[in-house]
Amino acid sequence: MSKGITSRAEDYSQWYNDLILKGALADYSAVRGCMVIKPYGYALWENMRDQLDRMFKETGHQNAYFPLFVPKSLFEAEEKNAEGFAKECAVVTHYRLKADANNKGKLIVDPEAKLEEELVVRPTSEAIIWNTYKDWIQSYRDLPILVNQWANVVRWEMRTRLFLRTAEFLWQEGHTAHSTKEEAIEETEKMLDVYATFAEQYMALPVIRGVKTPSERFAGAEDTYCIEALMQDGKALQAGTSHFLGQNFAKAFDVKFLNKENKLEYVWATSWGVSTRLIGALVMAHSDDDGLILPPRIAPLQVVIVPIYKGDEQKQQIDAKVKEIMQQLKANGISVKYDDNDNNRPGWKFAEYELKGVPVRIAIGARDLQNNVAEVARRDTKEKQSVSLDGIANHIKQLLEDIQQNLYKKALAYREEHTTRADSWEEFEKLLDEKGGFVSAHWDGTAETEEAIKEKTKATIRCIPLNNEKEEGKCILTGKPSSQRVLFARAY
RNA sequence: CGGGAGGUAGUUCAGCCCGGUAGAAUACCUGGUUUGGGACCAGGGGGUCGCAGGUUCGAAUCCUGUCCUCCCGACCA
Repeated sequence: MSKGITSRAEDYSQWYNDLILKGALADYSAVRGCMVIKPYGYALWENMRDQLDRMFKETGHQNAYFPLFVPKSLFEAEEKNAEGFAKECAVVTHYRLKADANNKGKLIVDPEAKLEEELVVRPTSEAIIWNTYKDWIQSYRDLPILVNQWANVVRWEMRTRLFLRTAEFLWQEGHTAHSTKEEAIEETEKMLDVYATFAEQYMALPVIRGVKTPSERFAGAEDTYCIEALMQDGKALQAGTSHFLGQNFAKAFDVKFLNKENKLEYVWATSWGVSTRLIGALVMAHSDDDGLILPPRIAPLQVVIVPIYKGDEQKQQIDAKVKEIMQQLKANGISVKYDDNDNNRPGWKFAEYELKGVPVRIAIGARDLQNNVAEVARRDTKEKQSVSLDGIANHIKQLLEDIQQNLYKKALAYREEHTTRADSWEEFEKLLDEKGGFVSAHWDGTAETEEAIKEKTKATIRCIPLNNEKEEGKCILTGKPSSQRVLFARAY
């Protein structure tokens, strides 16, 4: 057991906080609900961001940047969207401070510097972007527009948690415009697939692809698609969303195009996003009581080398050998750090890099040099193995791949074990209380029943899985007829 | 936003009830010995006690306000 980390069994929430703070991913800040993302956490985000960015570009998207501020009149144009976010908007009302005449050295908001129109700090950018697209689009030849932006957004949350829900967070938001409904739906589904592929192949996080029920839908969308992941405490977490917006924003912002028949039509829209919340998902999906466990493909550091020596002579011999190993690893595209800091002993370093979730540790001492081997330890299973220095780079390369696959398999096995069918209300409640995870059950399709179930159990419908098997059945609560099962869970 | 707990050295915390020279462990700095799972010895530096008022001869301690954090709840496309 690691020093100072609360175990999952003792207090899951505290374990999560300990990992974020002691793993040096982030810190609390002087600003309510806002966090500082520390270099190690930001390096992780950069790796995730860079890979997603590549995938967006491979699917034909370009990056752009739109303003942080949205004039209130634009923000309120699409009514449902505005209403949905109204309760959590930060609003700029003034543009100047001045010295406080009654309190030397202090500043007050200058009452004479009131803005004619308040500016909403974007909780999302549909409004400002569709106001802009109006100017960009005239004919079908201007379509599609496939734009993404990497940005920060602000949502004034009442209760915050590091990475999972903070007042300000980093994300990407894709906003596309299309000439047909079919093309927009295709785009929505394509981007959901990009998210799912990223989560599964890079984060080693298995996800369910699905559609939200109307009450869980994005404000202003016709349909919201999502990827849902399961955390180790049996709670679900929405890891990404992709929205088919229909013509709602086109109508609100009057964005029309001339089609080939020379007739004016409203444009079809999508938007899609993932955020730094993914880091929270990553932590809760894989890590253990000794610290973080990061998938090799996005870990800021893949390999750490720790020397074990007595005296300068041994140290120099080890240094020389490590230099060779590092060159080989780097030539294979593997990130590696040699920690020969003499202030900390090997045992301290072992614990430290386990806390940080570095996938592979190589320990090398005088004894190893004699035998032409090194001790290779993998973070996910904590197994240690003596490996020949000849061709060690290939071994490590393969090991990193094994770890990546193992993390995915382990998370997938957990999800499958914790996805259960329920056919009676008693069973349904019992599963949610005692086992957790996804519960697959029939639902009569009404918002009233969905709300009643949430009221009674705190579980929500996470999604209706894509390609869901049709099956006649009776609603778990009302007994009314149902044509398919949906996935329920308590969620973050 | 409601209920509860908390904020004192970089960190974890004691001191507060009952006002009177700010403490420990750990981390840090210097020197030395060490190094295969969180080393040891010796010496040393470091805190306007979250912030702002008030009571008092005197406030970390009592009172008021305020900011931030944690837990529970409400809220959360």
